[in-house]
Amino acid sequence: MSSAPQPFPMPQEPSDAPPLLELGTAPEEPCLRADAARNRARLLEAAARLIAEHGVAGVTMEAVASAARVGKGTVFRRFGDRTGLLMALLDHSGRRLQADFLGGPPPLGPGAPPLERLRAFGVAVLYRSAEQLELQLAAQPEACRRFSHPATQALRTHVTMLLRQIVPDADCELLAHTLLASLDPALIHHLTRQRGMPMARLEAAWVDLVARVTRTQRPA
Amino acid sequence: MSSAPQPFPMPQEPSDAPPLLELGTAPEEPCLRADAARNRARLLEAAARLIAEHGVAGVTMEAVASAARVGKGTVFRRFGDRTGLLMALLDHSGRRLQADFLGGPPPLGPGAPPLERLRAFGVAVLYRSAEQLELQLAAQPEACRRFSHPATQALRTHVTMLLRQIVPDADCELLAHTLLASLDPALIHHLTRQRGMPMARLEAAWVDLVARVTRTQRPA
DNA sequence: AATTTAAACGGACCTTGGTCCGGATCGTAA
DNA sequence: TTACGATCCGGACCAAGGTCCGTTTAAATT
Repeated sequence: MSSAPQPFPMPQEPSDAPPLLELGTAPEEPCLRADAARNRARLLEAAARLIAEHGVAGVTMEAVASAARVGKGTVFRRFGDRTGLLMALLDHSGRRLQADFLGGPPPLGPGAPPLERLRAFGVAVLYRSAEQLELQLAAQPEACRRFSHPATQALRTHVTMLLRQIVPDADCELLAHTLLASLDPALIHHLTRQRGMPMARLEAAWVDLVARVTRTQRPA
Repeated sequence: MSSAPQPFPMPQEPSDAPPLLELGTAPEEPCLRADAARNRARLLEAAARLIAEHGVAGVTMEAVASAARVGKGTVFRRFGDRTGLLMALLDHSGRRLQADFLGGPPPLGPGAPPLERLRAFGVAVLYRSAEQLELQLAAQPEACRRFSHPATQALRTHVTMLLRQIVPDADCELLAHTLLASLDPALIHHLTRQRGMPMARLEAAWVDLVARVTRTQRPA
């Protein structure tokens, strides 16, 4: 009914740096043609510059295109839509975080006990989102695509893993959803910017939440 | 920089039926002029009809306007933007739910013990959102306005109250945010539609979550 | 009833996200 | 080196959200 035949194959976000793959991370790029790759880089750079100069609102598809000396169609072919472009920009810091909790030093990385890692994880995400809030929010409009995004999936997988080691009897997958929902950028933005809560309070709430959720059942 | 002087005063969502007010519910309407009220009703009716006929995607501002025999500008003056119109449509069922848990029969309404009410609350929201998912999602795009919406605030206030009676020592406000986040329409949509989870599982997870979160601290 | 004013109206107009397709380019195989 | 098909490019084009402002009208006042 409402699904047009999609002129472009809707690129699966080729991702500019292939450092780390994991369960639920993006399928690798189909290896772009030389000119395509060059333009992709140009576009990302141009977009970044525009953000720095005029904020996220200044990132108009046409503006990005012309700033990169490229046709508008090219932007859409590469990134699918505005959200795709924004997410591509976000991708970088996402990968860094991922690297940190996959192979970095404890308490975020392996080596510390799961419970401690879970605590550290939330705090890390919390503060990372607190920067780039503008960008994070702008990339959200399609409210449900966020769950399917590879980066998000990776976070969720990680949390699920940790939970399985702590509370094996629970529905860890859904529990992970809940925990991550409480770290949602939109929520953080609302609480800190619109309601003036200090980050410390959010942090404390996260730690408390983890404690509550992982507290093992007490026999009556 | 980017803030235009807003041609219309951006109406605070007058709400068509003033049944129940509570902490955090919309400020009352400034009482519309006769013609304005008439047009407002027409617009809502037209929008509802369009949804029934062509789905949410068929609700174009222009379509609604002309279906209601009204100018486009009128739609925007009354509802601010598309999201505003959609939220106005959602308002009705929102008020019914609110009535249920404020004054309805137990276990949702007063009379049952707080813990039980909390459980029932989640289940109710869960199933309510499961219908009207289309509409709920369409009304979301501006990801953060959802926290400020009076209806949402009412839900949160209610949950906070219940929590205060169950776990007075916790940061109940943030805990309420977390609980509600796990009932987010976008999340429900993702889990049920995109990942095929049965509602029963979501329901079980909610009950379990409530249990975990409200479990009082066990001394070492 | 006439006057006045704030509010509402309508629809032309602007912006921007998104689409299409003829033509230019790249990579490859002969 | 040439030829050829797949891929990519560019920018005209379209739709829909959102804005502006001259005109109309409800309702309060005299």
